[in-house]
Amino acid sequence: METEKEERPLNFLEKIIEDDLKNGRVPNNEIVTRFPPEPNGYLHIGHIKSICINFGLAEKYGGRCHLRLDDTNPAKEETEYIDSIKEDIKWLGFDWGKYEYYASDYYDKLYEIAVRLIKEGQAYVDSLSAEEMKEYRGTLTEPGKNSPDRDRPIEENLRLFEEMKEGKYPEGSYTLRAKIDMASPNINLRDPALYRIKYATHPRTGDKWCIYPMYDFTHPISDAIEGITHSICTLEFEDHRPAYDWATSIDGIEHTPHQYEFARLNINYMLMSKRKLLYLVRNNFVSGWDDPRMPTISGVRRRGYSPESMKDFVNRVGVAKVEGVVDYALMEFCVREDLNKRAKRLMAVLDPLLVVIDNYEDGKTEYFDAEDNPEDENSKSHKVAFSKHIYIEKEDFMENPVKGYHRLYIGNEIRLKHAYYITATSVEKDGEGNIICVHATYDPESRGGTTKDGRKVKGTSHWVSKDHALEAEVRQYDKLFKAEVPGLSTGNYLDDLNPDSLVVIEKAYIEEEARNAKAGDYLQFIRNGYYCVDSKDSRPEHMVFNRTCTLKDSWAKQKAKLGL
RNA sequence: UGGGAUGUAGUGUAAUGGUAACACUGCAGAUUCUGGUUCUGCCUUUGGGGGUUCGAAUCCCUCCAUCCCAGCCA
Repeated sequence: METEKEERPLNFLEKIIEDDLKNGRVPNNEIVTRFPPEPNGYLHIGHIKSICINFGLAEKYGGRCHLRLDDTNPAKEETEYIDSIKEDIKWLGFDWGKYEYYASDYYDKLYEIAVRLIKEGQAYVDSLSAEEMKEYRGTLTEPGKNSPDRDRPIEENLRLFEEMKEGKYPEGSYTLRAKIDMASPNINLRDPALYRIKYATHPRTGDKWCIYPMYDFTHPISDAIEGITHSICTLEFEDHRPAYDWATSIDGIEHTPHQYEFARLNINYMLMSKRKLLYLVRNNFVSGWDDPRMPTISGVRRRGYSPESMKDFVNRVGVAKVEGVVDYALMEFCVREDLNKRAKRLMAVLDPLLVVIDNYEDGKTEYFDAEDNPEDENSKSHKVAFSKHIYIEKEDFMENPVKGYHRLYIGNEIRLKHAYYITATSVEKDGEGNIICVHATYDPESRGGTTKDGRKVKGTSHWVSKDHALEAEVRQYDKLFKAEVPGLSTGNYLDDLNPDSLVVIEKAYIEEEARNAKAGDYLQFIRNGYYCVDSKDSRPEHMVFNRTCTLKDSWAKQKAKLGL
């Protein structure tokens, strides 16, 4: 099979890179990018975009992409997050190989550079409190003013900084600041803090340090040390680019990387803020970072989304500088498109209605061949048991059929998928008028789902044999939020949580073949949706299936139009 | 109201001075042993105003709208 090279116009980053390559601006012609998450939470779909951009660019231009954990704030960072980040990137199918770095790897080097800056009179130790520093910084429209400590003698700065490092001072007492310009219209240049004192145990360096370098100082220098050529980040860092350029032009820093910004990914009905996601986890609105409703990579993985569909999705979204909101529908389209090709078809009845086939021999069992996937010509088939008592979905029978309904009703003939044609003859009701079961007759000539006379039936229902079915738990997941922009109307995103985001069906009936399904398998319950085995809670004796997403349902739309 | 960015169908993304397009959504129909899939068709677009030009989404001016920045977070 030929791998078709998708003809896609270049995005702005690719144009920049090709231009740089063409004009000899790339050392050794090797593009070096990096994906630099802070290990303070789980990666989410927004990160997939960044991962695909950075790893994708390196792949496309024959360069390399580093994984760098930006661990400069030990107060927020944890080893659990580092592990999950690595797992999630691997799941997507990207490999950073030996290029695994940590900002904390550079603490010594960074300290050295800071000392050099002090010696050159480009940095000073400031004793302003956080509040004072804020006052001195000025506002968006007014310039700031110099700290009284700005002209502290170099020797004193050197001594103080050393003592900060030695742990002689409490948190908040001193900072090291760059001497840039307190009157700059860009607030990031108003003598940004380079180091702060923090007594926190770092996941990697433990208690070795009590001063930690800030992002604006660490990131550009880390990029320079690693030989990054194109440092790609999101739009909110545009204002930091001058700070980035300031840092990479410090004397002694040889390599000069450049920063480029793209618009982060937003999807309606979803939240992509680590802070808010953390809140949902900590306050048990979801079962954890990997709750199948979470937009985290571990969440969508457990939900049953495939890495291929996620990559396809961010690819289709594209890369630009316009901040927009992508339709949830596009993501679901990508998921369905991929799953349609690969999901094994099974029959599962989620809301059972008993059908008794009166003219079928009592106690008899027949096995039919069921194709695993009609979209895949190489797909195999499996056996499905049929008997006199079967379940179909309640939805697939109507006592008084509405216009356009072509499923089972008294006198109507439908096909049982893979099996026989049946015609409903009567219903049995309990004392309250609820239908207990439907009686039907089958046509023995229709075995396998077709007849010699070639007559057409409009409806085909899935079904399971009552006595052969596997009983399992099915978790019907839906969007976590019911509003396009959670929190827009009330100001509180919690108000827009979808109360029906998880509906648990304690006892669903699934054809026996489902017993062989494992976590990671992609399944389709015919006419119900795409499903997977829950990777955490499913047990052989009590299987749990997650709904990945529904199938498109044009009948539901039609019903809605009819006001049903 | 300082600075930085961004405005192209409902949504996202192309077209860089030469016929405004692709995908998703929506709608209509055909096909179908999944009311799925597949196929066909339709709908709708350059924020406003001015200018340059034979010709402007593209260049210039101006207005408007939206987003980001005042952490010792990243």
